[in-house]
Amino acid sequence: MRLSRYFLPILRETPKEAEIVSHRLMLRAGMIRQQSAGIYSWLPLGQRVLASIGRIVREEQDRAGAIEILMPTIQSAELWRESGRYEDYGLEMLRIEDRHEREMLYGPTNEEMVTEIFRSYVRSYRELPLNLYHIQWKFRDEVRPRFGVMRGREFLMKDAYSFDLDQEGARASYNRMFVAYLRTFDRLGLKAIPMRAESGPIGGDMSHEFIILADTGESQVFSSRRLLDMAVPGEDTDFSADLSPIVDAWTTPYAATEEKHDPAAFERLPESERVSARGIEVGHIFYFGTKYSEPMGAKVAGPDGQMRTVHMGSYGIGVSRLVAAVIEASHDDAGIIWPRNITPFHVGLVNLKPGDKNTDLACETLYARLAKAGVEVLYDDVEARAGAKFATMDLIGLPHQLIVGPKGLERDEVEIKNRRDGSRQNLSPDAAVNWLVAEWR
RNA sequence: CGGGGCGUAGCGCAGUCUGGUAGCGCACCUGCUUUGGGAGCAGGGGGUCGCAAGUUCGAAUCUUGCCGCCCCGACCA
Repeated sequence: MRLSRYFLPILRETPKEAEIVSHRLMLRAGMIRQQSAGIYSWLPLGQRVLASIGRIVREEQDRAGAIEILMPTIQSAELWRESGRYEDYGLEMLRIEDRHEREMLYGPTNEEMVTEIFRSYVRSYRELPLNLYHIQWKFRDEVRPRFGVMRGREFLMKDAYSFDLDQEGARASYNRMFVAYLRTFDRLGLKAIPMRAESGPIGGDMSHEFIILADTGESQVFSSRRLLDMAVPGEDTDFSADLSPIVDAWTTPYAATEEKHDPAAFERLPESERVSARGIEVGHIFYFGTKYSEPMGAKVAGPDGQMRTVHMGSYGIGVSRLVAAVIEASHDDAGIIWPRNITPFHVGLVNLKPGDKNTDLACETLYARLAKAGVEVLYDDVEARAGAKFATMDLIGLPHQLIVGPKGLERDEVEIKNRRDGSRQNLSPDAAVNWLVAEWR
């Protein structure tokens, strides 16, 4: 992509409403535009990151056996009356009336709707386990939206819903999502720690929040250091096998948010193993048994021919929130530092002197060769001063900058700068292409 | 929803107290010079001063009402 043809509205100054670093950087890097309190447009750079995160979430959901669907944003109030939540949900639910004065709502979540789908079609335990998910915009009319997309009113969320014959089956479904989450956050370049969470009316131990550590996190968390160094289950994980050993390993070391914190237990950890930090919740999984299937009549025939109410769980990942969470966890004074799997472009190609024949030719050649090799390049071909170009590249945080100017070219050299550690290497243009292609293949 | 604050050009702000017909920096456009870490000079474009009513010869400025946005708290993916 040529910068001269792209839409990247960089702000040099920080809009005053932005309080936390991710919000500031997202506005400055031209990723989002606020349209109303807690409601944002996603501009090209932001949209690319959002799409990348969605892709990784999808791949890991699919790998774990969940099946993608797409449910609407607007729902009928009737469904929610069945579960009793239409009255319970309160002012956070955005209620709408259509032209026929039918009561509608902008969905804050989809348990009722997915249960309606399930009960309409599934009759037998033989069709279980079933896990349906979608990635869709949700709306919760927060009293006070803040921190940009970290806590907006409209947000993109992956929510999965599992259906099993009994609690034992539900536990296996829960474990599959647990492992999928470990893998998802790892691929996003994040250290996510599963922490025991409030489990609602059902009780038990099947509710975890996945928390990433970031200085600007919203809540205080306490954890064993061991969880930070634990190996994440690999791509070859067999999701049809019993995953409880993995889940057990990840839930044994101490980890709790402030609400569930047990200071005494935490103190028993060796001093060097205690981590007390700020955290951001990026995922939440829980089992809720028959809370919706019972009132809504989601039943299947068991092996004995008797009808049984299915056991359900739901599993959320805040996709749009993750964009901000990643930035909170990965930035410096100059700007964003994208993890390689979700970066909007792989390489920023900087032409230091557009209009100079040699420099233009060298850049065009590099751009074409990298594109041909499948490396995604944002080519800064606009006329601006070197300093401004460097500042922009650092701000938008692409992992590698390929810097090309007349001085270097005289020595047949271009420069590759690593955004994360600031290291630089001077290479011939050929060697630079080879190096970047090897890096991004 | 309680408490606090802010709406003046795309962004950051001054002007409001004490009414006189709108300004600064950045960004944008033109030209010249400059050119490896946010250049300089000169010229230029852009604003129903959040909206509405009122007071006044005259309102960004005073009065009233409304709307929007932000921060702290309670609440939450």
